[in-house]
Amino acid sequence: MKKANLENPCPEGYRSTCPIANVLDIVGDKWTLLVVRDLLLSGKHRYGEFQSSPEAIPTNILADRLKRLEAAGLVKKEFYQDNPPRAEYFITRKGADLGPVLQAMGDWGQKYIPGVILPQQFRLPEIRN
Amino acid sequence: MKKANLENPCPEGYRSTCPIANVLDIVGDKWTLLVVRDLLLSGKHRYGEFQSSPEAIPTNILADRLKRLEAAGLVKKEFYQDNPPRAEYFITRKGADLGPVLQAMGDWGQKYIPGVILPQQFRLPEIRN
DNA sequence: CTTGTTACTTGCAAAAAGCAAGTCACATGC
DNA sequence: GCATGTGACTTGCTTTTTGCAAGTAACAAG
Repeated sequence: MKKANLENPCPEGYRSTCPIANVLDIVGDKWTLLVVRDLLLSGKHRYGEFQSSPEAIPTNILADRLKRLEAAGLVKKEFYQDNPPRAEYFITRKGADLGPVLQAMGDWGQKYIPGVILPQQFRLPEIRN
Repeated sequence: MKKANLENPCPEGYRSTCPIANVLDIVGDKWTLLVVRDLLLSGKHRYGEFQSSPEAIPTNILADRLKRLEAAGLVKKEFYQDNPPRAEYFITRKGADLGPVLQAMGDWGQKYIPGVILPQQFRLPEIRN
């Protein structure tokens, strides 16, 4: 089979000009959106809080995802002490705007996956840019 | 750090009772939702059509994702000839209901990722159950 | 001064992704 | 008839990403 996109003109490094593909390059894995969920819906801000979510994200993956989310501008890292360095993570406006994606996933899950229950309470996210 | 969920009671094999986590277990990767997009938005039905999308999905990944989507009930496989076996793939109602997730991703991508453009035309999907 | 806590990093094995090439059953052209 | 092409995959192999366990650094508490 020949190459599908001989010369498909998209910005450097992009898989395509499709917005969905590009969003998936940022949040297309099993963990990233769970961190966003914790930031956005559960009001979590610290490393240990993310780890305490029921999915028990591995610690190296969490560190990696926070780094990527920060690099992508979805999360703002703020140090609250210097020594040892301790930080809190806040969702940005850009990150908070993924809310409808989480909402749509939540709705679908509730409709089609038996046994799931929505997180106890939604909080309004604290946004920092 | 100790285990976060000592005895978190969720259906066997589930990471948690969160609908978002469970949705991510089905579509949480860089390719699955692109196949859904092609089925839902572009009216594609055959193997070669999926391959011809600009992201150029590797052939073994495509075969795997179609298998998983079928197993999850998001896609229906229908043979249109026996020898050699040739099939077409159709989105089910369950799969089509992921539309809002794609929509939300598309909106976010359009807003925050410079240079992306929406696929030329949306078609109404042909749903088979 | 021993133990605990928080926020990580490192090492390594296992799983998944990505690429090229191969296969099978025809259809088409000469 | 026979070489070439096409559609839908599968196989093999290398690279990358996951996932788990363990280690580390800087304190704080008992």
